[in-house]
Amino acid sequence: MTKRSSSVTIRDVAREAGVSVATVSRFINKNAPVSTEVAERVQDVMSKMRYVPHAAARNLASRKTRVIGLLLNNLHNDFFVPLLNGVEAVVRKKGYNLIVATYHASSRDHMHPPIGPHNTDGLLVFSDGLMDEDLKSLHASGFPMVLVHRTPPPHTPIPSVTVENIEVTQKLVEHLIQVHGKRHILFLRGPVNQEDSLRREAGYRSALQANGLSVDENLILNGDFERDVAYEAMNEFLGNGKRVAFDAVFTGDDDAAIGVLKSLHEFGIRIPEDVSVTGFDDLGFAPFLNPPLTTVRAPTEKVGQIATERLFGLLENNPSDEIIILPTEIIFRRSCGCQ
Amino acid sequence: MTKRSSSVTIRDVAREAGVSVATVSRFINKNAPVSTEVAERVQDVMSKMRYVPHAAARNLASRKTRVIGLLLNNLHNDFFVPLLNGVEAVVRKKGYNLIVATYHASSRDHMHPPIGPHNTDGLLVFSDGLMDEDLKSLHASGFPMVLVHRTPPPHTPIPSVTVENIEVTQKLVEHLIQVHGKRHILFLRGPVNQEDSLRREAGYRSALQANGLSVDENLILNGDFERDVAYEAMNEFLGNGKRVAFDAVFTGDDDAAIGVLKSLHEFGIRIPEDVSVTGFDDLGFAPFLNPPLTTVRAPTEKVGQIATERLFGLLENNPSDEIIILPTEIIFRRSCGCQ
DNA sequence: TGAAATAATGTAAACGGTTACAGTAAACGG
DNA sequence: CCGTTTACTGTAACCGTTTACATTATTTCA
Repeated sequence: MTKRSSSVTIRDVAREAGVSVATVSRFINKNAPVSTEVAERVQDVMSKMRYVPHAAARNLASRKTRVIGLLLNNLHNDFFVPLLNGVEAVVRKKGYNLIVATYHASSRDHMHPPIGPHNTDGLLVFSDGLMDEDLKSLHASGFPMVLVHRTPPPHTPIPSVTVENIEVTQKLVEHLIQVHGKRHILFLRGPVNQEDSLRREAGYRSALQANGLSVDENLILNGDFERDVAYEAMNEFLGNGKRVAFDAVFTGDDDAAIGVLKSLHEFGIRIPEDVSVTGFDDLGFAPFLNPPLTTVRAPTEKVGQIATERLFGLLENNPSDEIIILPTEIIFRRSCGCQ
Repeated sequence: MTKRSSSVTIRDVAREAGVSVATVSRFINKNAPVSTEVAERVQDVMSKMRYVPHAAARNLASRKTRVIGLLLNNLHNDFFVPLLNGVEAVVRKKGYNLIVATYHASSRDHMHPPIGPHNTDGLLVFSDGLMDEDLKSLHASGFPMVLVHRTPPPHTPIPSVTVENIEVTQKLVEHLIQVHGKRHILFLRGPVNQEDSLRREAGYRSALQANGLSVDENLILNGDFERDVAYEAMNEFLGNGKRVAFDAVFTGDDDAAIGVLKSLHEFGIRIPEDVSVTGFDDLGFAPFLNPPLTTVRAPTEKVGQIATERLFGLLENNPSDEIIILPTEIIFRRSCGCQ
């Protein structure tokens, strides 16, 4: 039933068109002249026989796959829609295919990465699954990679595209302190060791310190940048008898912010009257949450697009090793107390 | 620079381990017995040399890719996050890879589908780019496919997974009519000819008729199931001097609902006091929109999961040709006027 | 105990393309 | 007008695996 149908090969086409396989190949790849007469005949035969070149054979012979890979920790965030969009648009325009795979640090024990030099021409890495050492050796072997929301290891000039985290977070937290008089700001981390999360935490800490507030480690929770995890984390925090007083929550991202809103709602805490809430990313729904979410606008689709373009740059021998940091800006809405 | 590094092949491993390539292959694929002594040696050599089998060569020789494809119209909707999640989880568990590609009806002119028998072992089809005739011939050739949110062509038993649209929409619209006394309900279509959209429209029409209301074609707009398109469509409608009176909007999906909310807000229309709004899908943010969105809960992640499992069923020769329709339910929130 | 099954391994032919090399005919250039 | 390029085509090696077939050694079992 599901046996592969013996499909038509380049040899069938060649025979039918009365030419050699090399000529057919040349016609397909347009990498050598073919007389118009022959071209027509081959084209006809190809359509008639519904010939489609077998990818594996091409890949093997040409040593390229025309596939690029996107490696993520997971897909548990609406954030990935704009990212994927940016990536996919470029990939499609180039006539390539896109493999989306997940791999994270704890996958590392059971298996090696699902994508890499063996099945792609290059990788967009947005994952902590590949450690710095992995990146180094891949890069040393000349494998094209672009890092997304991640900094290359020392002395390893892998191009990288990310967004500005620290300063904008600092400003946002200062806004909470200075404009809204908040003193006990809870920070909801993303995945431990994820760079955005670390940077946002750095911005958070430095804003507190710059304003003479001490950092209460009890006010830093793990939210994993996931709606459900954030919800649980807040629930646990709020349900805990010895909970610390707080008057604001800086959630690491918009998706987690939804979990936070949910939890706060359920505990009868009013936003922003009792507690301010802010996010990060400015996903499409952010202006329409209740209350509208104060957040940081991050050009995520652009990140995907630029990263992918740079990856193709590598494939086409236009190397570049810059670290591109796209600007972000705070969008003030009601959830912090503004308006 | 980006030249492929001459990587280590199965022959290198075989030589180093003092066995034949066949033995190495057998060890890798566990498809024939290998003495424990040899197995160990091969394993050692493989790790030491960091050998990773070359995918294209495997694919060519074995005539399978261990890749499945997901074909979408586009990625412009948060809806795809749960779908992708459901799909990816199963794909990963099976040790396969996932190619995500977009292709829609109007792509059809320039190019043929980016994924198919030539580069995948099977396809999840959620796209109008492959027409019924394409599906028929692919199916006839024995190529494994599962349709997602789409019904197979007549006499073509391709498995299909979707959600219940018509009845639930009918109930939802009747709710607007009977409970909230709405008489002029605007319907925002999805992509023309998209099945969910057609079904929802059918449910909409039959609810109106069943309640003695006539369908005003001026109250049916095209929203494409996209936030921005929906926004523009509503803007145009509202900005139009000869606009028809309306007291409710049934947007085809939650993402478009955001666009509708935005537009209505900007025109100073209050929800639900002036106009009720409802969505479809119950995406994660729906309960936290302002106002909380009355919508239809669709088990989208489950759809992805089941569809993918069925596709693997096909690959493993457990055919099935049912059309699975997962149940949906209305979630009443404030945007329709409830609560 | 001898025939038959099984375990473990090797040899070499695919798989379906690309491309280096070679050759012929026509066009070009001085 | 002849040597040199250029346009076009074919032959066949090669890409790195899998696997059918063959072979030998070892078990199994009536």
